Amino acid sequence: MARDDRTLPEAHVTADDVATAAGVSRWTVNRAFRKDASISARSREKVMQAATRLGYVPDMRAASLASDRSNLVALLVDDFCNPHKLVVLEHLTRSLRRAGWDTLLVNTLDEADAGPALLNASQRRVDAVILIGVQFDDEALKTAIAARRFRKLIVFARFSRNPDTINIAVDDVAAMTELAEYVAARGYRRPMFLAGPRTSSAHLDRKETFLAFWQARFGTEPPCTSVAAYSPTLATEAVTTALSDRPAADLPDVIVCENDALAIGAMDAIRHTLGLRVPEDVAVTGFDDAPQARSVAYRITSFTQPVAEMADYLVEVLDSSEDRDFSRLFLGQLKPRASA
Amino acid sequence: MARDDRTLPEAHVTADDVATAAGVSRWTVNRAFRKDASISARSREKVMQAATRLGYVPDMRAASLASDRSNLVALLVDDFCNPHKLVVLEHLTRSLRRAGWDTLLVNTLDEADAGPALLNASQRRVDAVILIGVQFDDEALKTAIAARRFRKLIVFARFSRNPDTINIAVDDVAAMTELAEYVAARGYRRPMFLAGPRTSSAHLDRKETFLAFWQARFGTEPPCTSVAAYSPTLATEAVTTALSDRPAADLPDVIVCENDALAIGAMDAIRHTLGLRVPEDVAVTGFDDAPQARSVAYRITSFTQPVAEMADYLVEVLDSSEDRDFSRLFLGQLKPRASA
DNA sequence: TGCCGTTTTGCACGCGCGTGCAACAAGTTT
DNA sequence: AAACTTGTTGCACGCGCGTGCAAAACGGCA
Repeated sequence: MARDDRTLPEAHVTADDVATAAGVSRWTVNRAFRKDASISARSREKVMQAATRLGYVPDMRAASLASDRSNLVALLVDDFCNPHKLVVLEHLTRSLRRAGWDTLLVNTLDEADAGPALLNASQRRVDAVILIGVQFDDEALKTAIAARRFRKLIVFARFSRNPDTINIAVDDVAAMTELAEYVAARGYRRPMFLAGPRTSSAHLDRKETFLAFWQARFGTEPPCTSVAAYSPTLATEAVTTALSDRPAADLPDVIVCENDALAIGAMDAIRHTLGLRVPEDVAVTGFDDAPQARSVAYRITSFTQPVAEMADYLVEVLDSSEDRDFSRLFLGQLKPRASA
Repeated sequence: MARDDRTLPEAHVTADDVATAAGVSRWTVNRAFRKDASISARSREKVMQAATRLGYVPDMRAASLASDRSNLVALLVDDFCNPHKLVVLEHLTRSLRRAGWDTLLVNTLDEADAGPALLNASQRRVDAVILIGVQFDDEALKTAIAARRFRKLIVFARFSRNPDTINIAVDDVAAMTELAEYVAARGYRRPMFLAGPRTSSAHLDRKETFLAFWQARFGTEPPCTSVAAYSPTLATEAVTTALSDRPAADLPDVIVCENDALAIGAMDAIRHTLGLRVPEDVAVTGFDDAPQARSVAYRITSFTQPVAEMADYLVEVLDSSEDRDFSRLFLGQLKPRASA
């Protein structure tokens, strides 16, 4: 690391140093760094000059300690297989940062780690926790909520029935109904549903909606397969296992997948391990409109989530000091493509 | 949010509360929460019981403020297109969290944002900054280093010639030489190189190495194309543009890509927009051994980076208090697959 | 029991900033 | 020009914990 000890910035420049340099009091210095402070343009200018000259930036730890607002949110993630997660991360961190929020990325290491991860976040006194994942068991959430450990607990892009939680997600029922209508309208009659892990707290209603729709429309219950994670690889294995050695007449004519991660894996299985064609032999639908789903290699019929809009709304929720239920469902858009 | 005001945990349980509840002093309480503290098993037990009963966890802000160690690192990321980044994020956050480090995920919004992002991190008084991306211009780094704003500045999975920076990466020269040897040994003679964005600070030596190798071996300079980001979509477009309308004899026989993100896009272009076969018409190689590259749909000849190992080493570096150059190059492994 | 060496515990002080209010300066009205 | 309003600045105190040291408790041995 830098070793020339003659340089000026003595690592820890405090507001006091800037104050004496600018000929004002320490409080004026800190005021200069807050946008809503009552300070004259002239002294702010003086302060800012001295600050940049000395290389001073206010210490958020101390600010947070004194004000009891950390401007920090924790993002708990447990699912790094799903490529769509990268899109979500990008949008969230972008919107948050633009609005002045910092993001703590917490990897929920395994199922037993949800509680410790939550505790970890609370040690940093984050202003809110955002859950983006599947394996948050209700117990851990309940204790966290009961202990009033977080001001806001947000479940993003999934749905939680927990009343103490703020849900920001796409309306799965509306979305999946539209998608099911599409599948039916295209003449598919032997669907198979490919689902991800089943969880209690952070849920998706896609499977239930599709099955209910099909039951109501055609009076039959489509077969389902599920995998332990939203991983294309696992999906490939699952579909291969489920469909190999079946006579063509016995194959589903469409695989409806809970999201694109699974749809990608399913298509890989159909095309590369089963040697069939999409959509001629078996069609596929997904959800999320992930970048890969849009690529020329897949062209998956999918459903967009307005992630950018959802992320902006999340920031609104964070900035608001009202005490009401901020939960909100968004509407996505069906994206018909070549896969179905 | 929870509204039943009769519950006990009054949001802010402090060590003093626990102290009176446990019948010890506040200092004993805080000692109980540090693993290397001198405290009797009995009083730690007492403290811990009282703490869990009251729902107390130490406040890291205050701890950090007093001790001048935040146990926080900032992860600056500017490239969310490359699916491999998710793998890197998973390994880093996992290793860091296991070792007790928290991670600040900072989205470097655009090229001009590198400086502000660095400042942002320094306001949180992070113990180290980890750079995972491309567009960190040298100026921003230089000022940050000059201001001694960070104890450690780590460039992960890329190489920086800046002497004040700790580089943890794969030995690109060794790796690309091995890959080039492989390509040559397989009989390819008309390679094209597909590169990502060129940057000054956080660099990759893959292109230079490949070109130098080919020059030395065959005396010719292979053509190059480059794209503005490690995005499969951009790679597809670039390859399509570069190769369409070419007679078959004029096509490259292999496209050597700087990483798998580009290789995936290249394969998509070859197969789906140019209507050719991989590897029969044009072969492809990648780098990173991303999950998709391993999938049955691609089977890309690639090169692993020992990301888990690199992440663990990173933690070692963070934990060390020595003051030396921790830079280290790792060796990866060639993964020959069907694409070349 | 009494003495000594070894844990274990308690404490004053400071980390850097925000809060709320009081003091002050500048600008406005009659 | 005096009284007032508005805008600006200074300050005591506290946020919750770590540091280093001094006081107290403990355990073993004679």
